Amino acid sequence: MEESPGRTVRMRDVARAAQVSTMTVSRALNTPERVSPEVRQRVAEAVQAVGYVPNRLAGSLSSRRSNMVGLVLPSIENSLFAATVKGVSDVLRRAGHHLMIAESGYGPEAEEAAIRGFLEQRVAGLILHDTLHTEEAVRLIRRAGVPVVENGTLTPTPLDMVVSYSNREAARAMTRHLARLGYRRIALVTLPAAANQRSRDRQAGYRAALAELRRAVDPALMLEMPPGLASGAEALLRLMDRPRRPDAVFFAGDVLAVGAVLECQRRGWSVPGDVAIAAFDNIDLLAHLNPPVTTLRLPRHEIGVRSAEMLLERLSGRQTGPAAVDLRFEIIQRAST
Amino acid sequence: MEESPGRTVRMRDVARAAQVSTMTVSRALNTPERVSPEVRQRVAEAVQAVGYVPNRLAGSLSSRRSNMVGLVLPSIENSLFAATVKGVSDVLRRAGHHLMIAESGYGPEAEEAAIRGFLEQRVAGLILHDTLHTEEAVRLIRRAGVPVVENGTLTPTPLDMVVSYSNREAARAMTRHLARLGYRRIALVTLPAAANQRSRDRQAGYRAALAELRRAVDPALMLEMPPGLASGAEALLRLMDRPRRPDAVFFAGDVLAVGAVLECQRRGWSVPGDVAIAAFDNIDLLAHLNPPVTTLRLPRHEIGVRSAEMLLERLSGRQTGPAAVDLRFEIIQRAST
DNA sequence: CTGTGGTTTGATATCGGTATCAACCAGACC
DNA sequence: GGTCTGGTTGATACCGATATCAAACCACAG
Repeated sequence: MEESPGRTVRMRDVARAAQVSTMTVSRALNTPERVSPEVRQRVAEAVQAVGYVPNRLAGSLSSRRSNMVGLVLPSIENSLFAATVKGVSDVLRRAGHHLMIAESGYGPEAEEAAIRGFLEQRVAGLILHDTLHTEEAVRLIRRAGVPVVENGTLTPTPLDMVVSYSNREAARAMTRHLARLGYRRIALVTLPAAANQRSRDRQAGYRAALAELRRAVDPALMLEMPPGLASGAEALLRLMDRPRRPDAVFFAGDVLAVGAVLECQRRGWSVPGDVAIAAFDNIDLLAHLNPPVTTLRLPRHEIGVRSAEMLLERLSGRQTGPAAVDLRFEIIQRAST
Repeated sequence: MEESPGRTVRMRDVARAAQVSTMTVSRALNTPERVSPEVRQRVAEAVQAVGYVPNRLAGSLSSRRSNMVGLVLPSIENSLFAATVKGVSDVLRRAGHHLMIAESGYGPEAEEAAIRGFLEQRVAGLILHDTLHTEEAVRLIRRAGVPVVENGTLTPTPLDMVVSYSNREAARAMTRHLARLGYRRIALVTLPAAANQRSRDRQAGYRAALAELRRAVDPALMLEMPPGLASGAEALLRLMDRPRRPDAVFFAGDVLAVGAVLECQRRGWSVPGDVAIAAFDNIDLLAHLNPPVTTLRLPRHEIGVRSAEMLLERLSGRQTGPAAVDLRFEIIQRAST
């Protein structure tokens, strides 16, 4: 008797059933402590009886508040971001907020379109993985006045808030770690740096480490490759083909290191005997490969959690200023180095 | 001069600047062909000048149409779903729609909560990966009257539309494939089947294949394991520890097969010499492992694409009836079997 | 010059809630 | 009793767009 589709149940229907005004229904649902227990009970029953599902569109329009957060990722398919999404999602759900996801495809114009779309939906806040934005995107965000968290790297010029680890420091630490282990010729493979601040930061960290060690940077040992397993294998082969081979390769991107280790298996090369291999991300696979691969433990999940928390805090009006959160990373030494 | 935050720009501001009514602005933006070219131009300029960003909340409320689609996945972290999400996302974006994502955590109650949340936001349609729903969830959907696509498996009793491959047929095909290759004792490892229709369908397919081959099902060769690399390794060890070892193991879930192959590498077991290994999903890693692993090519991306397309078609009012789309899978024979 | 039909535009009500402020009530206090 | 207080409740005006219907306008046929 309550299932026929077609008629949407409005708050006024609940109000009628509970013999109160819509305003009281609204209060009973949103601020129950401001309604007498008896009425609260009547409203709850009426909600059940008529099968009321609140219309957040109307609510948000009227209150000028929204419970949606927009997240823009470079790529939805890249599983590295999954942990961050999960962190964001968990925190938001607990707070009764909802998550919208869009993809920037590694391009600022696509990011701008995504941001515009979110602002049209009047999201309460934005989480952006990229730190490079079009001028128009920045203008849109500024004008909308929504809080924003950037995630990709610890940019010195954040729009608003940043939550990340330092790509530069992480790359620097791993490079120094490899040097400490005795490797003399350490190669670095990154994703194309042109449109990718993260890759640039990692390269900078690598250079800084070598400089501190008073070693020259050999351009022949720095390579940029597209993402992917095959790509990692190819990078390794190219480097090993050089007149003066590296004795260690630091794959600072994606699953490149996995591809390289698998290629070593195929060639029968010993890791780390013939060449040591280090990775940048703690995907579980790295721990199970043969040999297990030295890598960095990055706070992917925590980035999501903290980003969402900071947004929520800002929305609740408690915190005001911009903020930068520098999360810790950690080196996991395994048999591959 | 147009950047000060605080004042939100409304359609009436555009109207004033363009010297027309809000209704004409609305038309110029949504149905430009119904506005004279000259006015259309004036409105476009006014939009630029005042920096107008439409409020979709108001628009959707008024028109009773929405451009948001809700997607509920068992797990956001599981990278298997990424391809589907990508497919959905691409199609929606092109159509000017937006994607909201929530997680059911493999539980119908969590799914119900997610669905309720989406309906409160008045999504235009839903895409659900699970096919098991609470009664209340079904009621909510029915009453809301939104189109729904289910994805997980080809359920015989869909809520509305289904887009999937047949888990049963896929498992059956792979089992027969292994038999054809000459394997006599074929083991099956799945995820826990209790709350997972997909696992049950795969088990059913395996049983059906054996029945057709007039072989008995040996319960000692059927195992249920939680997801994960370590889990796959352990499953393999358990099976190989049995008095009568399997000569082939079909890992019908997640990354179990990867864990198993890596364990074989560690033990120095030859694949497929000591034991053949087959997987269920075409993650690229499987092609690069040593040996490369026989598996199924599943239409993950296409499921997303078709799901979104069917929703959009329904929303545009063209199609009316329920529908089931059975997408093709394919066996990829590699060196591991 | 009038009538007809098609196109372009605007006035107004409405979508389903919330903000705001006023009304009401019981008890405390003078 | 009168006044004040705090706690509940409701009337009403929005929030920012779109649906609907009517008016204005235009060209052209009769």
